[in-house]
Amino acid sequence: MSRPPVARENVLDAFESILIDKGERFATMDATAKAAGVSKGGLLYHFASKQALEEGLLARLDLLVQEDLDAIASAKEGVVAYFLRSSTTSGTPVDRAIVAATRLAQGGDAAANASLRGIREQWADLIRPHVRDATALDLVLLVSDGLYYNAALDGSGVAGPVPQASDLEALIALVKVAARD
Amino acid sequence: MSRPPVARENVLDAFESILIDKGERFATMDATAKAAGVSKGGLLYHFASKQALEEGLLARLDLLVQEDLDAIASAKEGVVAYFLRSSTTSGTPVDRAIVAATRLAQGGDAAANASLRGIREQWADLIRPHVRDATALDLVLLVSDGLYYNAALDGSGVAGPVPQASDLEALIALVKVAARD
DNA sequence: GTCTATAAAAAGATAGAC
DNA sequence: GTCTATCTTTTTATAGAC
Repeated sequence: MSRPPVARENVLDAFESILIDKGERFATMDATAKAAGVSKGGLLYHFASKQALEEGLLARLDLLVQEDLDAIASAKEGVVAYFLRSSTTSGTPVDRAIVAATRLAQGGDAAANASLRGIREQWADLIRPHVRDATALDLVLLVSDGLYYNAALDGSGVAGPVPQASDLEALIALVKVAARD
Repeated sequence: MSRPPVARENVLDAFESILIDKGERFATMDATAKAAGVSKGGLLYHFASKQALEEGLLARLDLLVQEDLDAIASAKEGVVAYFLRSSTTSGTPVDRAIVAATRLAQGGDAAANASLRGIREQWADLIRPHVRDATALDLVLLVSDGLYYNAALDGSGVAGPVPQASDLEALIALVKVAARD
């Protein structure tokens, strides 16, 4: 922990970017090394196998999510609003990590799947006290899932059909009314 | 069209099943041929390349979606309710095809991505007249996206965190109230 | 239409120099 | 820590018999 080598982080960044921009099939060791500006041997010094590389991504995801949970919990505008808004800001490190993990999970990576399931549970625990009942919680989480689903489909390409700016505010307002006591 | 060979359909079924059950990485030509009970050569007679196999899946998806759109449009219980309910029934042919296409899209298949985007637009056009405004439409579509996202994460394995049975009915009721005129 | 055998390419991983 | 070179395995695709 403490201070991970720069090159190691660069490799993770490159791996994550390829996953987001091109998809799981294109996120090979070769392509990752090239994008990170190192040789395959250089990459393998930091991550001894493809699985180690995937685990590295998931470990970093976990760190980012823990920070994000704190930010959600202490949001002045309210937990639900902040949570939904952060589900569409698809440029933050944590959002990128989630989309990358989603792509790994769809490829068949069981660990990525478990990570995403765990994150969703943590979100649920955080939001539950702020909504009326279990149905309202389902609503909030499913809208967030939907936002991430679209982010994952669009990669970092052209903007998808997901609401932005004022439309997003209107959506958040609607969900808040429907979900809150 | 008219009457596609049985073996061809078997191959598509096998390919789809592997995508759903194990993920895109495991859906190789070899694994597909084995699961379909044919040799690799036999498979290649029907689909001359991996891309042709993927296109075959997407072509079938398109057929199933057209049928599904008719069913949604004529649903007695209402378009929104039927649409949401059918977004969780993850066992119908059309739902399986959507989840399989989602996995291809996440792998980096541009055609699968375009198909899913087109389907979402068709859903939007169908539902738009039945909801209050653009925000309500966003809400309905995002909840559906969320349901599919969870279906795609869970594959056909153990039941995920998505509401079922009476919880689902409550959710549908909540969305209807929030979305309708 | 389906098979076996085989080629060709891509991906993951090892060895050892620097 | 990073590199090049090489090996192994996997995956896609071809050729041709039946």
